[in-house]
Amino acid sequence: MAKVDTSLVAHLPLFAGVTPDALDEILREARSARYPKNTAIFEQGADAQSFFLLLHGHVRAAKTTPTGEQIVVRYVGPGETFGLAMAIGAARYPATAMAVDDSVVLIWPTSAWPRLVERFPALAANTLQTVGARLQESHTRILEMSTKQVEQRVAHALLRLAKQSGKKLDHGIEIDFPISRQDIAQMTGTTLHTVSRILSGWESQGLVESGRQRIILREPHKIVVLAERSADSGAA
Amino acid sequence: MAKVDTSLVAHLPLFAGVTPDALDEILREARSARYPKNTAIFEQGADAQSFFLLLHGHVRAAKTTPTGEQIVVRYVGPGETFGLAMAIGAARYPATAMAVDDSVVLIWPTSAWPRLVERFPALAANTLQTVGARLQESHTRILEMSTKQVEQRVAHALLRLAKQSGKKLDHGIEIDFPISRQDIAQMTGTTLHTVSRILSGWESQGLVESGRQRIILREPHKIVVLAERSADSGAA
DNA sequence: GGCCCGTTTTGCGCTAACGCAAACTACCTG
DNA sequence: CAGGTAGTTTGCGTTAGCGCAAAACGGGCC
Repeated sequence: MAKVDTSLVAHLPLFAGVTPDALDEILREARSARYPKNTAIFEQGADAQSFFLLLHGHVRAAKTTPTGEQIVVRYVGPGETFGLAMAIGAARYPATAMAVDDSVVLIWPTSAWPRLVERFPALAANTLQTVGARLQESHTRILEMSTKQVEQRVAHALLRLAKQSGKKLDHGIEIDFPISRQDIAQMTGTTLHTVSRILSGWESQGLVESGRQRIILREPHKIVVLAERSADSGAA
Repeated sequence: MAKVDTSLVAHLPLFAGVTPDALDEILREARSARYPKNTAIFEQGADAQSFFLLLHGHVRAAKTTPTGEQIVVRYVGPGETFGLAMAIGAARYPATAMAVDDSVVLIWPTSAWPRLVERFPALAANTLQTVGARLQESHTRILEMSTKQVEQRVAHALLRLAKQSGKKLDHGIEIDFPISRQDIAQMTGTTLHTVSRILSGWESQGLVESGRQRIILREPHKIVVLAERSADSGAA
């Protein structure tokens, strides 16, 4: 069904230690789909009928409170899995996934997971590594939220985005998918107003260049310095 | 070596789907140890030479910043695993584990993990579920820190502790291990001063009764109400 | 090309919570 | 039983960042 060249995905961590034949078999169970920019892939609370591997594009995973506030759990980049509710034994998706760019994904039915894991135990081990790494990041984020000021958290968030999805420019790094002030606020536990103020400040110091859903780090090194320092003033 | 009765641990999620014989074999690789109250089991940054299953007692996992600030990652209760650095592919422990009560643990050498997983794939699947659940909790915590006020976060934290380690009393629930204001502050991203003020307030309203490293929820239901509400005054 | 809508910017007042400091208390130790 | 230590309480001044409001901007669409 899915005409995905195995060579495109064979190198992914998810398939480490999986033979080409096995990979073929795994891919035969998947179908692929395209989600245009700003379309939902699944909604928080919906039946977890599928799990996903992102091939192209970028996906935002966000969690919503009963009262409507949102946080961005993470941005998913090409080669990463998402919607792994079944791996944690949940019947429903704990977050909403939305394509922030035109995106292409591989989709497996959740029901295929137990069988796949039984035939290819490496899948479980690899997924465990991935989920473990995410848990780590999550703890780091909590640590930051507990101990750092907003400006430093924003600096960290941008550096992380630049690292995982940065496009190298002649002078600087551009985050290569559309991201708003609001999104950054939801990643750092603050408001879009505060993020806007911070970025404006940085822009006037030449650290960044930014516009509508677009951010370029012009002085990544100086932003690293900002991210590290504990708490002194920053007036020029 | 370890004379642990398999029946004591057979029912744990970690060993779901593992036959008694297999369990025997797994336990043969472990040794047990006792850690008195307030002793470190491992330190953040140390070589991850072992992983652990808590049999009795309570263990606090905490993460420290370069500048010395700490957060409590979680409290480990009997039957739970901890120190699973190898599962996430880390060579060093990402946090410090400390016995908050006299505790008894099973200890496996990290080096045994790959072999165990190969022989008993259910271990990987079960661990994946556990780690996934922790990731979930972690995201919930981030959501709370981003959207709720300190008083509500403290309420949630206490309710969670009461649920997982609460001792039912005639009238109320006691958290059955020593926990300080500072610990609660480190779970909720605030300061011990603020926690102290909040608990004092609650105490004068009869919601809790507390003392030195000791907390009893006298009106759990009212605390649930506090935890839920979004933001209005609470003066009597 | 002009209109409309979502995003961003900025000003201003407010307050929840921090940070410091000091007093108090309970428990443990010798 | 006295002294010391670790944990807790409380007061008070300060402030980082929120929340509201309004204006400016930019891009896409008809």
